[in-house]
Amino acid sequence: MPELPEVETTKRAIEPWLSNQNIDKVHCRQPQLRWPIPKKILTLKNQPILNIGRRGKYLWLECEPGYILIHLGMSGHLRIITDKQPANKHDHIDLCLQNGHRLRYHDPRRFGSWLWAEDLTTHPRLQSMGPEPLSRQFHGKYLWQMIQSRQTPIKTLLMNNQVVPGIGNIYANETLFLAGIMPTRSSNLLNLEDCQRIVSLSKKLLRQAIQAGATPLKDFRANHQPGYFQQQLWVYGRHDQPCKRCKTPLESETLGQRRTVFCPKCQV
DNA sequence: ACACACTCCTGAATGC
DNA sequence: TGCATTCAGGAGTGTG
Repeated sequence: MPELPEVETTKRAIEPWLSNQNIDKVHCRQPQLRWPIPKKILTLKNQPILNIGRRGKYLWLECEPGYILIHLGMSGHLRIITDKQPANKHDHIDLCLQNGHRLRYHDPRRFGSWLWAEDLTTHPRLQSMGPEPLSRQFHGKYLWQMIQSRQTPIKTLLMNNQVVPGIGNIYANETLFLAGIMPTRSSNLLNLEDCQRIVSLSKKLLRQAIQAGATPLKDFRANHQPGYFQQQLWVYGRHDQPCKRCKTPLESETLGQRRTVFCPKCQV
């Protein structure tokens, strides 16, 4: 599933192809993604794309009347193609440009979404989001203040978009392993120093993944992705295998409906 | 306000 | 070999 680094990588890859180009039309083969695609998007015509950005795991394309918000869900991805390339199964949307290129959205599981926002700051999906994980606003003291009065497991709060958006299951597991903190630990039992460690490690992991051109992904491996990042994973997807630090078999349990993997010895 | 279960969907993995 | 079942997972929604 695309996590923040994949979304950022996608953004950087498509940006030069889209920016200042005109949308000719939007061609939709499957309007039912997570939510129906807004009519406003389907009827866009002769609109220049003014800007492209990312907030959490949402990508946005700025047009004059508003913004297209794209979330890749679990299995979505975007690529630039030419007019001639025939659509395959699960190629749900083409954003057709006047220069003959298209932004094609492919999403087998249809957990993704295309939304319309007149204003980014007040859009309900974005306005309650916490600070960007790679920004200065996400710091140890902030995290500590956000979680100190809560009894939810720390991993659940790390994955809560209102605390910080963009840290998904992979990075939550990996960060907490490196921080030596049990994912199940009640958030109010963390001190400031724990929070500082978590913040700095999560930033480091996200930056590394962006640098590497983003992650692994079961769903993408079929797509000839080498899965190079997978070899660097400490715990995610490795339950019952030996911890890379102490050789103790990694354990797993479900936390907030998510697979959670940890080392019972290295994490406390 | 918080905590947590439920929901959408399909491909891959597993079981028989 | 093939069919059926299970699982994974982001994040919005609903319930207590």
